Amino acid sequence: MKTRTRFAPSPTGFMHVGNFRTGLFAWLVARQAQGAFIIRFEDTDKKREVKGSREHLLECFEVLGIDYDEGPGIGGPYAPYVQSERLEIYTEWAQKLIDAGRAYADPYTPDEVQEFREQAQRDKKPFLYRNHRPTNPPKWDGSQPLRFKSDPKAYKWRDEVMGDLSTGPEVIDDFILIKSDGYPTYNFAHIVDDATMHISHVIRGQEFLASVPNYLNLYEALGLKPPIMATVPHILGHSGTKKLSKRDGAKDILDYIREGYLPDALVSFIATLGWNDGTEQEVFTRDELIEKFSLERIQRSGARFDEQRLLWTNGYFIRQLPLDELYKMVTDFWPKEATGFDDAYKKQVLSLVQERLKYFAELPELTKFFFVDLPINMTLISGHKQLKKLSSSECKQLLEQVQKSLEDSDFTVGDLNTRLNTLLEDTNQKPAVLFSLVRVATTWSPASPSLAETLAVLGKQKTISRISDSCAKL
RNA sequence: GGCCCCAUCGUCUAGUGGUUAGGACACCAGGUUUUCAUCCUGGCAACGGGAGUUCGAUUCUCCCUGGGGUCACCA
Repeated sequence: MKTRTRFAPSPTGFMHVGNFRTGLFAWLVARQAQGAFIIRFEDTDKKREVKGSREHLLECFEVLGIDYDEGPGIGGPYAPYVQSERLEIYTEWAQKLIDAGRAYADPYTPDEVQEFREQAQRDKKPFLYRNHRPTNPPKWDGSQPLRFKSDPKAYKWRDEVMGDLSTGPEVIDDFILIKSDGYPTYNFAHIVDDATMHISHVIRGQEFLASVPNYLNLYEALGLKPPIMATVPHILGHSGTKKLSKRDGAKDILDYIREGYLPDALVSFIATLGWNDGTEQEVFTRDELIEKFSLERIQRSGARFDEQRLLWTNGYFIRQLPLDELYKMVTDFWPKEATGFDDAYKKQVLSLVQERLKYFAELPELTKFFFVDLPINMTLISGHKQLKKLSSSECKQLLEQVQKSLEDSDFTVGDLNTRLNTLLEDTNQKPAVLFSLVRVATTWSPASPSLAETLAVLGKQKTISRISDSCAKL
């Protein structure tokens, strides 16, 4: 059977890390087997639908480089790929169940069902609708919910991630197939869709694990062979042990892109959150993931989302990037003061900060002083463990000496280094004192790249004028 | 409460019936003649508890504890 996997989100909000990971895994399985990856919108709950969500979900895949072969917008052999456009299909399959005596109209009002449920809760027992299964249900006219007439039994099945699983008949119930508004439930629609779309592997979050026996029961009633199933554990919030939710700081995955995280870094990080290839490799390219991924090696327990590790991964990918490529990617992240500076200069600046850049949104604070004179900030001296020992006249004196020497420099890195080292001897100062002073006087920033390189990029004119300005204001 | 799943450093994890229980992030210390960062070296740090099987259990079994999921006309 051809490998066909799907990601089937409901358009009810933004895509967070956990969702994306499930989709990524499904994509990897498909690409590894040179099969097909399908996207399907599960929009059978009209009340929960969020406007713009569909576009957002598709954009996430595009931005993160996850391509799909069939789905909304591009169609495919089993179109449509939107559940609300497939209502006739569900009706058809529901009719099969009715004809076979395996579906019936639910005669109770929602309040009556709710009372059954509350009674079960009071009795500290799980709620089973089938304990109230009507003996003589009315003919289904579409105004009542249509329920599955289940056949409770024990099940044993294999889950690619969780291994061998089993449950008793007590978990099987008469769930709703078609709601009274005419839309199918997820429980029914996804089974019909996966079957008619010839999905080979159903990969989804663990919130569905408890429902699998019911699905198996329905597959049987429908005469369908169940697909391979893989249950992926949830990603947990960093602070606690709860499922990653918006409150725990689960962000829209696009937020990471907006902050300047690389798609490749995000993909590597998220894939290795609960998966590894058994070696000590920590970071993977897309191709490596496609080659090495396997469902069996997904961790069975939930993993916490570690922002620190994501940061490190992203910095790692940034450092691997050729300068020109990195330069193209950071176009929108320069400080506004950089406007008007030419590409050559900005590239030089970028090459100096590349190794300390963790995500692009940091670029302004790291590079601002290359483009504009920052205001003098005396706490950089008074708070410096070496510089605070110097009086302001001592500072001035040292800076004047530095300025004098640099006025004769050609401002190549080599010459600047020679001169700075000579100045160490002439002034009889420790590097920690002299270099820190020059650094502060020329950048007025708490951190900057290596001194000679910074001055070389800054250029003679700016360096000299900043030193003399600083001198004057000290 | 019933049912199901899970359990190795703070975090992500490797691992085997006998290992000095390995790696990575984070953290700490040192080095790369200045800061930050990179890079290198070193350090801190884990098998939840109790029985059982066994010559020997982190590993196999059971119980407990802890965590998670589920018991919707949501997915």
